[in-house]
Amino acid sequence: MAKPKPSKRHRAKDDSLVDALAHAAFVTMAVLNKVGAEHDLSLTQLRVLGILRDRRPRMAALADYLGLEKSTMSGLVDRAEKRGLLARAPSPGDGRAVDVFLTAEGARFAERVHARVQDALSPLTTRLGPADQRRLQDLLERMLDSHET
Amino acid sequence: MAKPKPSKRHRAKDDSLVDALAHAAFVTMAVLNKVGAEHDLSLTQLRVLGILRDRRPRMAALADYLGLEKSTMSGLVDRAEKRGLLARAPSPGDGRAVDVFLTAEGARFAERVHARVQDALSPLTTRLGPADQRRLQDLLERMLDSHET
DNA sequence: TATTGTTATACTCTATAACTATA
DNA sequence: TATAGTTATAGAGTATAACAATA
Repeated sequence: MAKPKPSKRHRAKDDSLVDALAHAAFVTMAVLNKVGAEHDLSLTQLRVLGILRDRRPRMAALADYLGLEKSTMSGLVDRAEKRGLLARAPSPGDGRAVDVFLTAEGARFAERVHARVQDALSPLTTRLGPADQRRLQDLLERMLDSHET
Repeated sequence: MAKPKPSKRHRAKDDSLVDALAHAAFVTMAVLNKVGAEHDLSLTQLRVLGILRDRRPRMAALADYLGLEKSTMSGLVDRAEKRGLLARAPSPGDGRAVDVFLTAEGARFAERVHARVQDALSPLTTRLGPADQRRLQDLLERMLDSHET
């Protein structure tokens, strides 16, 4: 009973907000993917760097945040560590835990990449006028608000 | 000199439109990924099915559309074909080309998955009121407009 | 010669399962 | 016993390079 059925949707290409949202997500991801590739980073590695810009989580917290298994996390951190972008250290409070953080080089690299992401994404957003940009940001933030991820 | 520096951005979590956009993209992708996983589909396979819902492209066109190498496309199509979701057929006009299309089963499956995507994404969008939903859709569409991808 | 697609190869990403060390 | 992390293994996704068939 509850759900008011979508009635007769005529199945155009992008006829709903969720389709527009999915489309926007794919386009955005394509850009992020490209920027990542320019720096030899997968989307996941890009994200790891972004997270580590202002955090120093344990392996488990990082895996949780990314929605990945801890074993997957080990591999990701291994490879990035091998490149000198981040490092591991025993966690102070817990003898089992391992903290992850950017190296000095990794931090510089992460800032460079972040700047490139901004630049690469801006052609998209600047298609809108300043007022619309504010509106869009506001709507997106309200939509994501309290959707902790 | 050139770039008007962002002045004193205090580096909050999401303080710019591009960050909000990237965040929205990651959240959306996480949902799509989850729906895909429920059906044993990667994000890419999910997308392939979505594209094939109303198209019958050649391998090369499909690869182009997804931004992948043709060899990658071969593997993706191989696996989906093995599952009976899609099929290949020689392209009428060109003896070298191969058309790809959904099987009857694949088409049913694709519709089911699409419905699930709508459902899974709607909790996000319905956080906004109806008027805001229309505004957001409009802004996204205008942003993506003429950005063929 | 150029284009379409496949195959071979290699590496990253990912999960599951088994393991070690600490709590 | 339960938790944090690593290692081993296997499969999907991806690109590059070499190839066959057609244009």
